[in-house]
Amino acid sequence: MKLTKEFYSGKDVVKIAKGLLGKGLFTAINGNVIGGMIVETEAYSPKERGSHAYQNRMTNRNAVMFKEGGHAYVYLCYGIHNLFNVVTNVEGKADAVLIRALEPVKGTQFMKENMKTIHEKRITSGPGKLTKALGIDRSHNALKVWSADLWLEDMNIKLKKNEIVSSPRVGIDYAGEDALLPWRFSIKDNPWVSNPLPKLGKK
DNA sequence: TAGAGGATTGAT
DNA sequence: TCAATCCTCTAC
Repeated sequence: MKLTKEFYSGKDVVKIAKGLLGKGLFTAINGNVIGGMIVETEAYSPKERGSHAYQNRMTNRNAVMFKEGGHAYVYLCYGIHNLFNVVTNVEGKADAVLIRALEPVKGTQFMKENMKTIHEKRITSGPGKLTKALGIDRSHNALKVWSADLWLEDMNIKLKKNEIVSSPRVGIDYAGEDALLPWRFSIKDNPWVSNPLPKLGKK
């Protein structure tokens, strides 16, 4: 069953980031359904410097973040990688959850072809990789995440509290103290998590 | 309009 | 440890 607008609206972005663990992310490319279970997420809010929408700064790029919950925010990072976020909260509140890793469920063969690798554990273990494996690019930006070719799904998986690990987010050292917020969430011991042991001591 | 830098990855 | 690579934002 696809997740509906209510799932993304008016809740704390951190709660939604946790709630998305165990949910499914799927795309339909040329009639092939490909996707998997979300095993790693990060929360972003306008209150902290890690976010593109810090202090509610709106630009052409991040305008989608200010829309109501349930929009896809896809942007290009380092000139190479498309990163996929789900916008949450209500219109005007630029909260978003970055999807960082998936456990492949459907269309695994298709993903391997996209990634030109036979190593299943590597095809979706990172935010830039999973978008490539699923064929997500900026043409998906601003789509609703219950669209016909891009959607999130409730897989009826219930995670226990002790199966959810929180840690500091990755790759945002420039955010200063805000980089220390434990807003990265992953499923404990899942082999597809992008960085199994977060570099806590990393400067 | 030029210049700097980034929510990453994979090869060295 | 570092280059790839190009879009986006900021300053002039």
